[in-house]
Parts: sequence; structure tokens; C-alpha cells
Amino acid sequence: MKSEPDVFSFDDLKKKGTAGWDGVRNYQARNFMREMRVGDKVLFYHSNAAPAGIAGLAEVARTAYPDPTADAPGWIQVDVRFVERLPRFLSLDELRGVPALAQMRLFRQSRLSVQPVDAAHWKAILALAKAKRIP
DNA sequence: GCCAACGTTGGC
DNA sequence: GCCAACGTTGGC
Repeated sequence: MKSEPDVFSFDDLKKKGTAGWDGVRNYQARNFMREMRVGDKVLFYHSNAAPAGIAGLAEVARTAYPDPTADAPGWIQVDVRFVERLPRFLSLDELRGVPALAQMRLFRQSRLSVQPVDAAHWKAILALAKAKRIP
């Protein structure tokens, strides 16, 4: 799930504990949120940031319910709970260079703010976060 | 701040 | 249903 850190950062989620993921106004992203279940793990991605990348882990705390910030019905949000910071920040630039992640939606649908992560990609990302960056 | 990519809107 | 215009997103 992507958020602009200037608006709502991973640190903000850490402070708040749990937050409503409001403001999604894209049908595809909305449909993915609808499928989320409590306990589903989430990669918290900082978009429109320098650098952009994955900051940490969160999880779904509440399934889809109406987004009160929407001016039309039909838009929904889920609640997301802080889980943990990754051992290190994974920049988009670094992610791009990992062959195991080449097929990630993130690169092909760069504007989609909520997207599923394949189990294999998930594993590779967590392993990467624990590993030292290869210079 | 710029610009490319892409989603949405609206005229036909 | 097509497509041009337009608005937004997101990387840099």
C-alpha cells in the first residue's frame, strides 16, 4: 500500500498504531482493498518521496467499510495497523535491480496505490531487507 | 517543478 | 464504443 510520506508516513502509522486507509479513488485499488482480510500483511510504501520505497510492515486491522472522506458513495477504506519497521529501507531503485522481483506489479503499474504482492515476491523482499545491500 | 504514464470524462 | 482532452500520480 502506497502513501505519500508528506501526507501520511510509516512513522505516522507507528505513532498512531492503527489508521484508516482513506482517500483511495481508483477502482482497481478499491477492489484489492475489498479482498483484504484482518491479519493480511502489508508492505508500507512511500511514494512521491526521496527516495521512494518500502519503509515497513503493517497489517489489516479491519476489513472494508465506507470511506467518510469520499464525496460519492462506493468508496471504501480498510484499517491498517503498524507491525514493524524493516531492518533497512528498500528504495525503489534497489528493488528494480533485484531479478526475483522483476515481475512485480509495482514496476508495471506504477500508479496503482493498492496492489497484491506475490508470496514469492514477499519472501524475496523480506530477505532483501535482512541482507546487507550489495554495493 | 517537470514530465511521462495512465485513468477518467465527455462529445460524438 | 471510440477517442481526444484533461486531471492525477509518481519518479526524478
